[in-house]
Amino acid sequence: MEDTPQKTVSTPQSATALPIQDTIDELKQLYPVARYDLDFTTPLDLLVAAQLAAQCTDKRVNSVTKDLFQKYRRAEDYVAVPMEELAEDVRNTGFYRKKAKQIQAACQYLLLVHQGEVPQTMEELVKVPGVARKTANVILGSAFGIVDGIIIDTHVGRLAQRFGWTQQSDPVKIEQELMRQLPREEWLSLAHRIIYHGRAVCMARNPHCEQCTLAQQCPSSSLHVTQ
DNA sequence: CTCCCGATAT
DNA sequence: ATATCAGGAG
Repeated sequence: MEDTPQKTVSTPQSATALPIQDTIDELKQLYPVARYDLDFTTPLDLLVAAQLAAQCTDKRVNSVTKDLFQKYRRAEDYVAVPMEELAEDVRNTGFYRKKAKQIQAACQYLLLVHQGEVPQTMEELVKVPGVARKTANVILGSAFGIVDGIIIDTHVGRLAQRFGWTQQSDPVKIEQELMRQLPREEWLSLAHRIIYHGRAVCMARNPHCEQCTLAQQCPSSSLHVTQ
């Protein structure tokens, strides 16, 4: 009886999950254009941008890569400079030493195994240092037009849980569950739209349920607080 | 699980 | 002040 009303929406309050097809339709109306917001021209650009995007907004990544991609055009260029120099060039994306090392390790690997090219399969991509399934899905989908999985980043994971689509927290398990529930032609665009919604409305700390058009159906919405 | 790490929102 | 940000490795 001394139940303090749940402020957090990290856990669904009702048992009914938000129907996936309804959500897809609603998100299509909300965000007609679904695309990735990282700037790039080559697959290598996107690989580097995606690695820089760890714990960093796309906006800041783009501000860094604007100059970066003019200075470094091929895998050879990234390994030709001292790590400290590359670290300085990516500094304000955070984690800059680790990212510099990771980018050089990735380029070293690409030169050794793939003649400096970015491979076009999930199997090969996840062998590249610093590339796991999330980054691989981004590269495959946006650079090569290949859809082999679903991008599970912090937004997709969080919203999938709030929508009641999954109880899992491991991104690989969330991806498997969503792949089972969604037609393949929706995989790429839905992830992009969920990311838009996660950034603009259903934010990690302060979800704006009152301005969310999915709130009525959403099991985690703070609007239908069950006394 | 921890670490990497600066910029920004709250 | 501090939580969070289009993660991944050890």
